[in-house]
Amino acid sequence: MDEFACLRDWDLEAIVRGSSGEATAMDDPNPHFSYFFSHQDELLDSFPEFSETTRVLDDLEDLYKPFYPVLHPLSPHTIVTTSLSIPIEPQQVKELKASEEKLALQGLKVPPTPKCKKGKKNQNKSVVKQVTTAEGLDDAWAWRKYGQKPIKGSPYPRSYYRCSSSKGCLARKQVERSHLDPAVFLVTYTAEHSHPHPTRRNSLAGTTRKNNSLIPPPTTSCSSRTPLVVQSIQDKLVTSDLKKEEDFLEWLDDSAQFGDGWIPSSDLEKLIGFECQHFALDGGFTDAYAHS
DNA sequence: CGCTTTTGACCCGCGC
DNA sequence: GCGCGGGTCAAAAGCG
Repeated sequence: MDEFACLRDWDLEAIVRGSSGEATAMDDPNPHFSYFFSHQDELLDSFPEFSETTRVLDDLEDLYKPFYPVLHPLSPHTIVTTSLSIPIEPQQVKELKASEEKLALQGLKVPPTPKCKKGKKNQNKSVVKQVTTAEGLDDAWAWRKYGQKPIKGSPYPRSYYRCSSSKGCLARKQVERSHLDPAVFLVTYTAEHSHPHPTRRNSLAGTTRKNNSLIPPPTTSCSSRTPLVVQSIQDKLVTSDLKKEEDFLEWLDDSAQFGDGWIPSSDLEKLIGFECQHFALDGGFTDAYAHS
């Protein structure tokens, strides 16, 4: 089984449905969240399987920067892009190709460019929203999943949702995880709702499905679960109001996902961004338990 | 029972 | 014209 196989079948729907919708990240960005992103390089050093891919993609990232979205003013963790037609200079095309070849040499697939999206059936205006938290996937509308497809060039499948708030509503939503940055979810909205925006309370009333977890369930057969750990803790830091080690430890105790302690304490400490006095003593997160 | 997800099949646009 | 790949349909099964 390859590196990404364990992530391939994770239940995206669980995150879409499972987010609580309290939107704490919007109101009061967690300082640990900032730490996480400002120290990503160090963290990636701790997780080689992450850093290898990410570093190689850095060059390509620079080249794609002119086409990157702008931060959405409503949320520090939400990025909104619209479909724009930006002319590419010949030199940029050369550089892109060079980077793509570089990636190919290292056995990495090249991310599809926006032009790869076929304007087939839905020619309607679409809005692409990038979210870095599970909260961002929750938008008060009631969505019903009607399909899921593996996407070429991406280890993650794309899920298709339609609005179930009202019959005849044409609104559609596609959710996929960015393969460049697994912490980022790409949500594409197509068409507009033909009915008033439901209240958050109402929209959540009909979402009591089998999997309400914020975090996709770990796949025990997976060769490396570290990326899921990173994602899970990142999600927690983003969505919680944990301010100190005690709070974080309490959360860890309550989290069955980390019960088997397969993350080295040193890595976890780097990840959460504050000094930890007790991880080594706790026993659950010592290096002895580190996943090999 | 009503609503949901899952998933294989089908449809259709695009590139070669 | 053909094959590929993305988007949708619809039957089956699960859940509360």
